[in-house]
Amino acid sequence: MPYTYQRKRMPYAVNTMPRPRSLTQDRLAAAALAVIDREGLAGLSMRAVAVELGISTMALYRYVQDRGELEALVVELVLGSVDSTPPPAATGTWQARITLLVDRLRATVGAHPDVLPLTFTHRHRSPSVLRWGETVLGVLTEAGLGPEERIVALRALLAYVIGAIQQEHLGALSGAGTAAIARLPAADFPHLTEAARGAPSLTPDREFHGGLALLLAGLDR
Amino acid sequence: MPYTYQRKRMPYAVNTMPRPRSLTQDRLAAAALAVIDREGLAGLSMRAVAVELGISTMALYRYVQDRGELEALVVELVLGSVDSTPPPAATGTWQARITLLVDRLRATVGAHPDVLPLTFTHRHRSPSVLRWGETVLGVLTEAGLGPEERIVALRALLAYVIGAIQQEHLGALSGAGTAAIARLPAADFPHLTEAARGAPSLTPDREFHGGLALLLAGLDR
DNA sequence: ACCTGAACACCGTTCAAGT
DNA sequence: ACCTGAACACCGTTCAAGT
Repeated sequence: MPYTYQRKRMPYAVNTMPRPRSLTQDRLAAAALAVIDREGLAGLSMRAVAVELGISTMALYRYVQDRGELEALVVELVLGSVDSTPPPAATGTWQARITLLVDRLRATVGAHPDVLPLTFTHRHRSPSVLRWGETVLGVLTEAGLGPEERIVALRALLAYVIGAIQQEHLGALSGAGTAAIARLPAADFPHLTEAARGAPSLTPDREFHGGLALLLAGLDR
Repeated sequence: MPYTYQRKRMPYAVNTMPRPRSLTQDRLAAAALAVIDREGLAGLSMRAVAVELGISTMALYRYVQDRGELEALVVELVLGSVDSTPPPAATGTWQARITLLVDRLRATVGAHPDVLPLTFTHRHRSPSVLRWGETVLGVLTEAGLGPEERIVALRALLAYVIGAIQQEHLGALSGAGTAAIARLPAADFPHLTEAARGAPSLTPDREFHGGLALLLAGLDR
């Protein structure tokens, strides 16, 4: 049954008629993202977003059912900017086109790394990611992959991108973790210590594209 | 300067001498894991762990600096059971040996899927994962990969495993997300809807190994 | 030294009231 | 209809006190 507006008798002044909503879900999401970008994910709270908007905390619940829905809005605000238009054929091989699409997703998430943990839980409902997946599947189909092969490839690409972005922002190869590994006892960890000493020269970009190239090479045989 | 035990004058009965610690970090971790397994990650709190152990909340801070350290202990308790012994040569090709190692890691995490979000932040300090990485690097070296190639391969394998495990437990192909995708307008999402209809027949195991095989095939050329 | 309980500064959310 | 403020049931953690 559709919602019907129920006009009630007003016991108070006429100029206090039902006010129009003063906000939108978009403005909530933008305010929440501003809080996250400024104070980190730990700084996100209903109260902080309310202050950011200059309204009471409880007013947020007019626009959103609970904190989870607000988080989903933030995720969609961030992921929504991903460009899903199919790369032109002039881009080169289908591998080059997939790489371009993957790079766009990586750049989109990389623009707001603090939001990353929220995307784990809310990614699946994002229309933008669905559109992105549709475009990727299109390229894979053109490339001649079979129906099941395509699904495996899309899921593998997503798994790799998710994991790689996470490693990049939570445990970069050039970060403190690698330095700690280099200081491990070489007798117990001969390969790891040797690898850690060479790792800092490997840029995040080359690391990311190196792994992606492996996946694409595997698809090509 | 090393800590020195400072004996103080006791204004009270003699039998109330400094008590030995009644717990260990291991028991804290086990209690926290029990809470998580029973009530989910959201049920984890310092108070809940204290109740589990039958002590006061603040007693936990004798064993752990803060909640973050407790979380790290849980992660290590879970990841610590991963088997890092090098697979025997009889296992077959080096790809088969890597697959076995990756499967062990997947099984270890899969035994306590609710802990997954904690591993994102605390994985890097885990000695068990370091040992696992050392073994993987050993196999890759035997396989004839060059120094930089090995690092890229290890990081790509980790990225894939992290992302795939996450997809498996937070958005399985057979789950509600896929059903929702199947109901999208076919005109806008022709490839995705067609893929979603075929997806449920793809088991998590075949999906996981299919993607892994792509990565390993890419390494073999 | 080890453990406890009260208290503080936070949360998300319910509820009744204000216009 | 839209918004507010008090209140409730939680958090993690500090602190002073108890044995």
